Amino acid sequence: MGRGKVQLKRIEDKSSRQVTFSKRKTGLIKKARELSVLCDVELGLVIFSPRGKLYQFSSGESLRTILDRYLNHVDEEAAVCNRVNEAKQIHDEFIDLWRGTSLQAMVERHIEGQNIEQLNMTQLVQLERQLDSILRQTRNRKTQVMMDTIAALNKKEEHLRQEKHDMEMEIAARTMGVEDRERAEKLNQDPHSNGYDQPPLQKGLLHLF
Amino acid sequence: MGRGKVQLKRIEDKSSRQVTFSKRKTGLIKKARELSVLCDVELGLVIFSPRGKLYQFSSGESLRTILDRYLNHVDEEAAVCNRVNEAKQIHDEFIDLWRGTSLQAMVERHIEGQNIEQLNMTQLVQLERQLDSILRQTRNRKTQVMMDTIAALNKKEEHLRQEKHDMEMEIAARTMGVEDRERAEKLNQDPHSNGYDQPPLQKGLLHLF
DNA sequence: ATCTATTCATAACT
DNA sequence: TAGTTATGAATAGAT
Repeated sequence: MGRGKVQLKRIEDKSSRQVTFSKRKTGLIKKARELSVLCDVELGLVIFSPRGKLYQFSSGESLRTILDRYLNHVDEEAAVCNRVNEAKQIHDEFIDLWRGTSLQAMVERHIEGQNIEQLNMTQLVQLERQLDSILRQTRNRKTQVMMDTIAALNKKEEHLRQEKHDMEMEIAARTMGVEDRERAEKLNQDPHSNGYDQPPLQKGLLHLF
Repeated sequence: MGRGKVQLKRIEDKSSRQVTFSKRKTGLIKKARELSVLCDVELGLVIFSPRGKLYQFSSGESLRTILDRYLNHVDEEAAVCNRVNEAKQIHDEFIDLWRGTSLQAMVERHIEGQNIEQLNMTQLVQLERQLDSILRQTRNRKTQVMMDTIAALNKKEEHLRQEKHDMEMEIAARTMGVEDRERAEKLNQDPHSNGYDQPPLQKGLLHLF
C-alpha cells in the first residue's frame, strides 16, 4: 500500500522510519482491536518504540490478565515438556552446544563471501545475542564441571583421611598395650591436622560463583 | 476491504467468524512482523483463539523476554511476582546484580561526575573495552583459582595415598616376619588401586579450557 | 499534518 | 478447507 512497494527490511533513514513506525503502529493496533471485536477473542499486544516508549493494546481484560494467561499456558506446556525430557536433559545440553558450533560455521560461511560490515544491524544484534547465550551456557557448564570435580576430590580426601586415621589407630593398638589405646585416640582427635593443612579452598570460593 | 464494508462488532455467524479469525490473525501477525522489521522495534503479540488455542508472534527475542520487559516496564513488583524462578535463575539474577554493582562502582570511578548518557560514542566504545577486559581478567582469575584448587586437592590426595601405603607396609611388617615383607611390597605395587577409584578428573577436563 | 496514488488485505463467493 | 476476485483499507511518498 502506498506509492511504492516496500522491502521487508529495516528502514535506514531515521526520519522515515519514525514516521512509518507511527503510522503502522496505529494501523496494527486498529487491526488488533478489529480482530478482537469481530471474532470475540482475547488478544494482547505490546510494542516498544525505538526510544523505549511502550505502546499496548489488549482486548476486554487487562493486558496483565492476558499475559498471565499466556504465562500459565506456556508454563503448563513447559511442565509437560520437562517431565518428558528430564532424562534427556544432559544430552540435549550437549546437542545445544554442538549446534552452536554449526551455527558458528554458518556464520563464517556467511561472512566469508560478504564483508561483515554489510550485515544489517538487526542481524548483528541477533547474532551477538545468540553467541552470548551460547557463551553463557558454556561458561556455566564449565563452572559446574569444576565445582563437581572439587566436590569429588574433597570427598576422596575425606575418605582417605579416615582410612589413614583408622590405620594409625591399628598401628597404635599393635605397638602399645591395649591400656594405652585411649591416649593414642586422644592424640589423633583431629584427622585434618596432619599432612598439607591448607584452608578449605572450596568453601572459601563458593560465594564467588 | 473486501466486498462489503465491515461493522465493528462481533460476527454472529459462527462459521464466518472462524474464517475471519483465521484470515485476520494471519494478516495481523504479518503486519506485526513488518512493523518489527521495518522499524527495528521490539514487539510481542499473543492471541487466544475462541477454542483456547494460543497463537503468538515476537520480534527477535523470545516472547517471554519481551513480556518480561513489559512487566518490568509497567510494574516492578510484577517482575518479583514472576513465577518459574528456578534455583538457577535466581542464582543468575544474583550474579547479575552483584556484577552490576561492582561494574557501576568502576564506571563511576572511571567517569567521575559525568553522566553516562553524556559520553560520546568513542568514549563509550573505550569504556566497553575496558570493562570487557576486566571481565575477562576476572573470569581468568576464577578459572585459575579453581584449577589451583583442583591441583592442590590432587596433590593432597597423592600425599595421603602415599602415607596410607607406607602405613600398610608398616602393618604388614609388624604382622608378618621380616622375610615376608618383600611379598607384601609386591601386593601393594599400585597404591591407586584402593579406595575410591574414579578416573583422574582433572586431566580429563583440561582440554576444555 | 494532510493528500493521493498505489499496494495490500480481505469479505463474499466458489 | 482452500482458491479467486471485487472492493475497501492502509500507507509510502509527496506536499
